[in-house]
This record gives sequence, structure tokens and C-alpha cells, in this order.
Amino acid sequence: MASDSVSTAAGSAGPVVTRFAPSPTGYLHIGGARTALFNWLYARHHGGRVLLRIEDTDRKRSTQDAIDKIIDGLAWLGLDFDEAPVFQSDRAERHAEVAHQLLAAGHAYKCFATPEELEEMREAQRAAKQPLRYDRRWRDRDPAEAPEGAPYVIRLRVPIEGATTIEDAVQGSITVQNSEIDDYIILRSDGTPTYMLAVVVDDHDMGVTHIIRGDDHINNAFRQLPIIRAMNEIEGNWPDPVYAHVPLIHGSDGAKMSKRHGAVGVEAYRDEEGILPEALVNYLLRLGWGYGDREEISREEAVELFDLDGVGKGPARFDIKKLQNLNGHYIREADDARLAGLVAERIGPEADIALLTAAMPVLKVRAKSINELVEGAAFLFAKRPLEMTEKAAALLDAEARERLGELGKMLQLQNDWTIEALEATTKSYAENLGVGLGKLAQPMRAALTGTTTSPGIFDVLVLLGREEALARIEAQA
RNA sequence: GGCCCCUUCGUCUAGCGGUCAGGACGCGGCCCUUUCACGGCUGAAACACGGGUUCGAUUCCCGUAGGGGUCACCA
Repeated sequence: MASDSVSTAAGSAGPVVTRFAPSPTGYLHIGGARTALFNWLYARHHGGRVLLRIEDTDRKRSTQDAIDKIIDGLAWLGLDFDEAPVFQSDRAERHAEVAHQLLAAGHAYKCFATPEELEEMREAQRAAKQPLRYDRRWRDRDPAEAPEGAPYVIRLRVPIEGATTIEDAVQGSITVQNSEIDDYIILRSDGTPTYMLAVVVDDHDMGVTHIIRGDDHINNAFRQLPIIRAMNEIEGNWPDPVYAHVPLIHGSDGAKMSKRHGAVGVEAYRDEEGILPEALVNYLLRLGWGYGDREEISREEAVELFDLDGVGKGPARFDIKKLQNLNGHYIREADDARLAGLVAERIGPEADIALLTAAMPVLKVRAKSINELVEGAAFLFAKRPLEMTEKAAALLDAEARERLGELGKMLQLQNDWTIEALEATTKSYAENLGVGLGKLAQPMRAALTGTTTSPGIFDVLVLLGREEALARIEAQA
């Protein structure tokens, strides 16, 4: 058993080269983003290079828009690549060349079976409850038996005997019997390469040493390895790569992430959920990976700490609540001017960046997303007469309005429009009335913001400025 | 269905033969407090099941159950 079993090397010497290879059929998926992050971190951690390859060989499904979205998404996350992206569609000739090398060396063969014929075969297999697999009908047949000029595909001559073991950097040792792998197509009848061939050739030509990808590709590794081994036999210098198959991200119901789970594109988290890229990066990193008790890990620390063996083997469920919590943390840490800019983008031209920046310290402690920041900032730009929420309106009863009027007069005389002075005045008035500060502050909040929740009321007074603040109080007194 | 893989609180995880099974999110309570947050303290909450191996299993091995992935001239 062990004698005819061939396994991949557990590690490889020399500089690390990783790659992220999305197919541009939609947006940058949240799972893809994590795969990209792991590739990026691994390369950066080991002082290697990360490359980007766009797998656009399916021209029907690939769009320029999708390519742009993926590249934008990666840039937004701060994942940079060391070379210009490689487009797989540009390399079809090279792929075909390798297919013909394999053919010439006897590692591949021509198959003249028609699609109808193959469908019949599968039908029979289904009926007999056999695994659906190409029956190698042309593996040992003389191509001369084929009709003159008949179309053919090129299939890989996969070893039938023995087993193949992969020492996966995440999953550990995985063994598959070679008999489980069929002689799959590497070059279609129209001369274009299949994915299975293209990936292998591109990874080799790009010098990729570590293939870090979703674990939905585990089975592909066992199909791709025979090409690598065959080419290594033909021309040498085709080493086995190190494989690292990272688990997919699942939705809250435990199934593979898909559209029905809501936002799955990275840009949706940015645009619709108001998530900061550093929060998403941190969340994605911690999803399926841990470093002791550490929860908040910056990109720089991640580069230092990340390694493949810490990646969990099982799929992790996506939890938006935890992402939001982390986002709140990063918002609190973020630069005020930057946040003001993000909020202003959403408010529109009437946004006052200077005012937003000034308000940001008291706004950001109570926001978990840019969306909440926008909501929290709304009072700054509200026009008189203010719209009142139901609860705010209820606070402004006759007694409250009367007190508000009195307080307004007192504040009118106030020269020193600072938090300390305003607070002193208001507190002494509350003391005179023999009521708690809340009895004055809440109606004042309603009058100033139209709501029952806001930053500290004296912060609000100062941010609004003397004139606007007094006008809003006056309007409700 | 065949093949491959996975399984610690609801969720993300720490653990790598002997721990009161730790942390985080979420949830409950308390404190702080002009509201809401932030922050602090605190509570409930997990080793899927059954066999072994061992003086001793969450940890190692084998089953069972559950879950996931994959089986195209798609990628």
C-alpha cells in the first residue's frame, strides 16, 4: 500500500508565492475575501509574494463589471498584489501547448466519444447505481478507429493503481485511491482548455508554491496533481505545491453562503452595512482562526501572527452581530476626519465636514456602523421646525415647555458657551426647582434633536452653537 | 448514492492526557449616568453519542449519528 502511494511534500523550501484566483462571475464573495486575506497574510508573513489571477475562461459568465468589483473589493480591504493580475483567458495557447505535450508523452489521449454517447453512459451508470464516471473507453483504443475528421477531446491518462496522499497545511493528511479519479478532459473539442488544466499550468508558470483556496477544491487537488506529476516527468521542475484548503464560510443556517443569506458581496458590507474594511478584515481573520484570547488584531499584527496551522478545519458560520461589534470598536478607534468624510458622502452636499469632524468624538462612541453614525449626526443638519419622534414630543408637556422657556432665557444671558458653563447653569436651575437634571435635560434633548437619544446634552448645545441651539429651544418653549 | 472532510457554550474560538473546560459576540443582572452608547463587575450557557487505549480522557483509536464539500466539453 505505502509503496505505491505518492504523497505531496509537507513543506517546500524557497520563497513563498501564493495566489488568489477568483472567477469573475459576480462580486467579491465574503468567502473569497477571506481566502484572499489568508493568501495575502501567508505571503506577507513569510516575506513572499501574492499574485492575483482572474479565472475568466468561461466567457459567457465572466463580465468586466465583475472583474472591476473584485479588484475594487480587494483594494478596499487593503489587500495588495505584487504583480499585475493575470487573466487566464489570455493564456489559452499555453494551456493547449501543455495538453499536447501530455498527449505526445502518452500522459493524455484523444477521446472521440460524443456528448450524446457520454450521456447514455451516465444514464446506464445511474440505472446501475454506479458512480458517474467516464469509463475510459478511449484510453487504450487506437485513434485510427475514430471516424475520419471526427471531433475529439484530450483526456488525462490518470494512474489507475495506487493512491495519492496530500499533506494539506490546513486539513492534514488526506488520501484518495487513484481509481476514484477519472480520465477527465483537459482540452475541449474546440481546442480550449478546461479549468483543471488551466489552473495547474498557470500556477506552475506563475511560480506558485502554496495553493490556499476553499476546501470545495479538495477533490480537485487529486485531479490536478497527476498533471503536475506528468509534466514533472516530461520536463522536470514541476514540483508539487503545498496545498491548504480552508473551510468555506456558512450562513447562519449552516449551509454554504449564498444570496439568500443576504449580503454576500464585500461591497454590500461597505455600502449597505456601513462596515469599515479593518473591521471586516479582523472579523474574517478571526472567523475560523484564533490566537489565544485575542479578539482585536490589527492587520500588522495579523501579518506577524498568522499561520496556516491555526486555521480551523470545519466551516464557520457568519455572524453579523459579531462583525458589527468589531466594527463599533474600529469606528471608535478611527480618525475623526476620515469618519466625517464617510458620513458626509452619505449625507450629501449639505454636510458640513468641519462640524461633523468636531462632533465625531461624541458621535462615534455610540455607533456600530457608518449608517448609525449618519443617523446620529442627523440632528446637526436638521432644519427648523424640527421633526419630532413620538417619544420626543411626549416629553414636551406644558410643564417641560415652561421650564424650557425659563432655561432658554437663562442661557440667553450666558456669555461663556462651553460645556462646563452650560452645565453649571442648567444644574443650578435644576437645583432651584428641586428636580433632577434629567427633568431638564430630556425635554431639552427633544427640543434640540427631535429625539430622545443623542450625545450628552451639553455637547449638543455646543456643537449646535449658541444661535441655533437657542432658536431650537425657543421654538419649543 | 460513491468518494473526501468536519464535530468544545446559540455563534466564533482557546485547549494539544490530569483545567473550577478559558475568552469574545449575543442574552440576563448590577454599577457608572441627563438619554443612548462606551466602560466596569457579574450570571446563565458547551466537550454529539457509544465503545475501546490508559491509573486517568474534551484531548489518542474505532464505530454511530449529525453536518459539509464534491462527483460537467462550469470554474
